[in-house]
Amino acid sequence: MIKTYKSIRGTYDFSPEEACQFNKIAEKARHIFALYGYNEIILPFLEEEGVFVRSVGETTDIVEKQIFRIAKRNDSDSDIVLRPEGTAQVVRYYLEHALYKQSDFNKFSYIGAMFRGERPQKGRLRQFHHIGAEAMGSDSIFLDAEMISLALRLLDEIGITERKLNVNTLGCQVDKEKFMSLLKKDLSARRNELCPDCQRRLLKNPLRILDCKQENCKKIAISFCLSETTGKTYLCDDCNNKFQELLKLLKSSNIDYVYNPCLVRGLDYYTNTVFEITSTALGSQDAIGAGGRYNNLIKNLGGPDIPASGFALGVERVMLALNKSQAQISPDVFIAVIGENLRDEGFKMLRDLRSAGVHCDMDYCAKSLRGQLRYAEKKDINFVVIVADEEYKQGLVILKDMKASTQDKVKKEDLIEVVRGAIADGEGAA
RNA sequence: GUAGGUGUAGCUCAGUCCGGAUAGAGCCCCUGACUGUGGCUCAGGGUGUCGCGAGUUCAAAUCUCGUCACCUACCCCA
Repeated sequence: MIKTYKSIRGTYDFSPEEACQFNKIAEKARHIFALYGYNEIILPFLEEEGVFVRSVGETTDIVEKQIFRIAKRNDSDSDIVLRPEGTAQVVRYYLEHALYKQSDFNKFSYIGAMFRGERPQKGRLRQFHHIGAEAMGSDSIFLDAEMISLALRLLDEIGITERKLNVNTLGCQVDKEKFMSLLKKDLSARRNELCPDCQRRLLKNPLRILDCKQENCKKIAISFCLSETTGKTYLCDDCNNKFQELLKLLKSSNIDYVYNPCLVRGLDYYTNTVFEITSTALGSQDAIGAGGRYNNLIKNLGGPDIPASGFALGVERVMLALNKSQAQISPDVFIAVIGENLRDEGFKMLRDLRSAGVHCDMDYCAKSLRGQLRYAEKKDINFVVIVADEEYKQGLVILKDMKASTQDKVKKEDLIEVVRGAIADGEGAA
């Protein structure tokens, strides 16, 4: 028995229709990125492990459990991994080429596959795609507002209207640490009321307690957040003022947002503004896009102290939320041939029509005329050129309009012009 | 890593509880009726490791155990 193969767990095959949808999303994203001044870069799938350990955070699951490592070719090789996310990699690129020396402000966008060894479920794959943007060199709230409005604009353009925007601020590094220690102190006292997962988080990553899904933990988290944020006990004046200004700016830009004091991000590098866009069309993996400010990341990866902000959309999640089946792309013209002896004439016509830019195809399976017409019908092809012996002797072919159920005899040499005219008429009518 | 659910034709599924002879349906696809014309109709067209492996039994898709895969949720995150 010969072994048969299946796709690797957590990978996904895009069908022609899905690939078409994917490409349309990418095309729209590129258009909007250009409009907003973000230049696309294409970076490798492979990256040195340290890039992510020192940015995303050693204790995050992404680094601790989900990294795909590539086998070393020899002992002197560094630890190579498949990239689990884009931001840290873009920063590596930015630093390696010392782009801050050429310009004090840089904007980049990227579209590409990311890899995480998670357990697959709805909206969660091991190989998936991010569409992202990063901007380095500004601490302005106008940049944060641009990031948020850019992410929303992309979703608008793609056609996702059912969505919710959550925003919050973690404060600068000092504030964030202060907040975490307050959180730790407060919740340690109520440790027994927390779920086992949260008891673990308390030691490892206390911020994550704030978005636990257990009802009881949620209540505790909310009451803590409200008391801390209303009292502003952790946020310094500068961070607080900036965040209030950002909210005002969002409001004046007519962006609907929900201020969610419990919103945190799982990656260590985030500071200050964080945001997340969710869709109810998904399952429990409902974030279709997220991002925020990462003012310490560039410094932590060995660069100068430069502030930055960014976000990413999950393409597969966006496609799930869109839930729109994409029509197949069908040719405009099909060439049906009666009898094998005219097949090479049909093939020549096919070539000439294609040279003239007409989207067309023919039968490769020696089907009967009936079979060929059935095929054209199934593929939703509007025009069929029938090459038949009797007419061909007189220098004619039959052009059949499948929608109108009419047909005319056309001179061979006029075929291209007539076909073009017919297609143009069809498009005009539609 | 944890929990629950599901694995039967290319697809969607019935049959499993309560074991019984060649394992079914719909969809899709192909052929023909129509020797040169699609859609409608009708008639044909299936060698399916019943996920895999053991066990129980005269007999297993059906019962037991193991195992693998997928789905959903936890977790994590886009």
